[in-house]
Amino acid sequence: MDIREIARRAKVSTATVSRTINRVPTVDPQLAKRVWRVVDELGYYPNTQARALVLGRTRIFGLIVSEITNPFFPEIVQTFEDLAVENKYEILLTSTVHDPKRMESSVRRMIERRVDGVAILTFGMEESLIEHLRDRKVPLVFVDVGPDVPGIANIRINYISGIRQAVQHLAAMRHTRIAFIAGPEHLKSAGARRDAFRTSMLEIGLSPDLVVIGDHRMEGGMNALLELNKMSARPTAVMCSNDMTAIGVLREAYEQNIKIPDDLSVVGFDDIHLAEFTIPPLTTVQMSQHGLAEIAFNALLNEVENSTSSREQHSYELVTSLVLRKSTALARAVGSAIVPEKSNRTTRHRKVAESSAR
Amino acid sequence: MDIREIARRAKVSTATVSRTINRVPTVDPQLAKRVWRVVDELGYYPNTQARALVLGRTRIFGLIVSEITNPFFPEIVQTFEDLAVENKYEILLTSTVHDPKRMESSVRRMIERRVDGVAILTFGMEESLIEHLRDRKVPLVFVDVGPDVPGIANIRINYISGIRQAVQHLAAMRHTRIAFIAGPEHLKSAGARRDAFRTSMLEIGLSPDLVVIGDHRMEGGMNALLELNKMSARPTAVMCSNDMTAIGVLREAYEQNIKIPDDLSVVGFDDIHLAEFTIPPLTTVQMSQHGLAEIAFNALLNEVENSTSSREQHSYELVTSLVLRKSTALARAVGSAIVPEKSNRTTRHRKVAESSAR
DNA sequence: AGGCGCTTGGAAAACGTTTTCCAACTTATG
DNA sequence: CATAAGTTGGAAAACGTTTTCCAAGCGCCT
Repeated sequence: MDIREIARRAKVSTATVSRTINRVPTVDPQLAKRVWRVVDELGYYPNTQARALVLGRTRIFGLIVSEITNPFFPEIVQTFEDLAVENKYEILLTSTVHDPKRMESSVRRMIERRVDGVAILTFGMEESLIEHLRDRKVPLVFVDVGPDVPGIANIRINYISGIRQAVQHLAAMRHTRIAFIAGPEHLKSAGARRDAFRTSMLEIGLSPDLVVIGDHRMEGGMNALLELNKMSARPTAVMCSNDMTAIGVLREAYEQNIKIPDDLSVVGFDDIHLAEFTIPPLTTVQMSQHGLAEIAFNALLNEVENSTSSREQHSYELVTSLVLRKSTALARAVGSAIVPEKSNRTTRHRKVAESSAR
Repeated sequence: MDIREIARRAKVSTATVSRTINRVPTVDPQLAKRVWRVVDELGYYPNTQARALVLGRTRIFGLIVSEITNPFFPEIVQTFEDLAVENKYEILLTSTVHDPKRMESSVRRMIERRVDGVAILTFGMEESLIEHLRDRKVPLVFVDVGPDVPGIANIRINYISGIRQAVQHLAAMRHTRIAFIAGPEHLKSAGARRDAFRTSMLEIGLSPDLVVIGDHRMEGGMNALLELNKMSARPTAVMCSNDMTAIGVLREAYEQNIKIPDDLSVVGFDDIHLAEFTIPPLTTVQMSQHGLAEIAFNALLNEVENSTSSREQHSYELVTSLVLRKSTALARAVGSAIVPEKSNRTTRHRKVAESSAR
C-alpha cells in the first residue's frame, strides 16, 4: 500500500496526497478530508525510507553510550527517547561496551543509516573515529571531551561545584583522612573527577593522595575498599568516582562488618535513581541524567533545525551538587571523647535534600 | 558521494560496484580490487534507505520494552544489540512507560520505519495495537501473552519451576507464614507469578493467602513491607514478584530496623545483576535476561530469514530456577528453643549457588 | 577457421516518496 | 463581457540503490 494507492482511491494525484499528509495549506479542505478518509481507512503510513531518500534527512539521531547496563545510562536513554518522540525523531542506540571494535562499528552504523546527528555520551572515544563523522558534516554533541570547532557542541560538566561541596561536607564532619576511589585511568571524565577531588582537598589543606583506582563498577568498589583496609592509616571517609563504585563499597563493608556511616562515611557521584535505595541511602553528588540528556538532545536539534545559528552557542554547562542522604556521619574522634561511640544514625541527617531530578 | 561516484572513479558501471560490494562471485577479482580501493579511499558506505527501498527489507528489528529504567531491561537490550550487530541488524527501541499513548506511538513508529520484525517484551500490551502489526504481516515475538497463530512466536516462561523451588526452600527453613508481594494487577506476567506462588504453596499444604499488591518498583516493595508489618500474624518470609520489589523490602526493613535474614527472609524474582550486590545479597529466582533476549532475537531472525519454516517451532520455553544467596535464613522458632536466637548470619549460607548468567 | 556457450559488464527499470514546474480553473476587475 | 491574477491539481524528475535483461568478448570444440 503506497501513496499511489491512496491517490487512486481518493481520485487525486499523488502530489495532492503528499501535500495533504504534509499539511500544505493550499490544498482544498474538502479534498483533504477525502484523502484523510482513505488514509485512515487503509491505515496508511508513509514510508520513511523513501521520504528520507528525497528529503536528505532521516530524522534519526544516533546515541552512543558506554554501556547500557550501567544504571547511569537508562535514565538518559529514556529522556532522550521522550524528546525524540516529541519531536518526531527516532534514536539509533549503540553501546560501545568499552570495546574499540564496537566503537568503530557504532560509528559505521551511524553513517550507514545516515543519522542527522550523534550524541556521544561515552566518556572517552577514539579521536580517529570521530573524524569519519566530522568529514560527513554530521552534527555532533560531546560531553566533556570534544574539540572546539563549529558543528560540534560540547557539554561541559562542572565537576568541581559538587565535589567541593562533598569534600567540605566531609571535612565539616571532622574527617581528615578522606580517600578517593577513582575511575578507569583512561577515561577523561574519571580524570576530571579525580582532579576536582584533588583541588577541593588542597583548597582546605588536606592531603589528596589517598587514592585507589576502581573501574566504575561495583566490583571495583569492593576491591578498592579491601585495598583501603590494608592501609596502616585507614581513611574515615571515602569519596567515589561514581555511584556504582559506592554501591560496591557499601556491599564490601557489609561483608567486612564495617558499619556505614558510623565506621566509614561514603559519598558517591552521579545520583542514579538507585542511590536513594541503597543501604544506607547514599549521599552523593548529583549530575542530572535528565538534564544531560535534555541538553544533548536540544543541542542536536538546534544544530539540525536552524543551521543558521551554527556559530552561536556551542558550549553548554551542567552543574553538579551534593545531595545529602545517610551514608555520611561525624568522624569517630580517635582517642578523644568528644563524639559518643554509638549514636542514633537513623535520625542524624533528617534534613535530607531529596533529589529533585526527573 | 554515491554509488555512481564510485563507478565513475573506478571506471565501471554502478551495477558492477553494487555487485562488488555485495560480493557477487561473478565479478572479476582484478576489477573488484579496483572498486574496493576507490570505496575505501572515499570512505563510501551504501545508503541503507535506498537499499531498503528496493530490497523491501530494512534490517531493523523493533524492540518494545516496558521501561528501560527498570534494571531488568538494560541487560536484554544489550544482548539484543550484541546479536543485532552480529547479524547486521539495527534496533528500534521504544519504551512504553506503561502509558497507552506511548504504546500506540511505539507501534506506529515501528510501522513507519518498516521494521522487519518486533519483539514485544512488555509484560502486557493492548491487543488492538498488535492488530496493526499483524495486518502488515510483521513477524512478532511475545513473551507469555500472545495468540497462537502463525507468524507470531511465543516465549513461555516456566514460572513454576523456580517459584516452587523458592517456596520449598523457605518451607524447608521452617517458614510457614510466607507472604507474597505481587506485581501490578493488570500485568499478565505478574498474575502468572502469583498463580505459581499459589500453586506451590497449596502443594505443600500452606496457606497462599498472605498476599499484598506491589507495583514492581522499589517504592511498592517498601509500602508492601509496611503493610505486612501491620498484620497481627506477621509473615516470617516474603517472596516478591520481582527483584525491584525485594530491594524495596530490604530498604524498608533497614529503615524499620528489621534484620534480614534473621527477622525476615526475602526472596526476589528475575535475578537482575544488582541482586548480587544488595545488602544482604538477594536470594532470588533467576529468569535469564540474556536467555530471554537471545530466544526473542533468534525467533525473529528465524522468522525473517527462512520464512519457509514459518510453521515449525513457534513456542519457546524459558525455565526459571532458584539461586541462593544470603537473604533467607531459618525461621525463628517462636516460643521454642530449637533455634538459637542469634546466629552468625554471614556464615550460614556458604554453599551459595552463584548466578551463572552474565 | 568458424560457431557456440560462457563469462563479464552496462543500460534501464523499479522501489515510494517529495517537489518543481506548468496547466486549468475560479474569481475579481476594468 | 473579456482579461488578469490567483488558486488548485497533475505530470514528471529526483533521491541512491538493486536487479533484470542484454550485448560484447572470450576460449573451446569440431
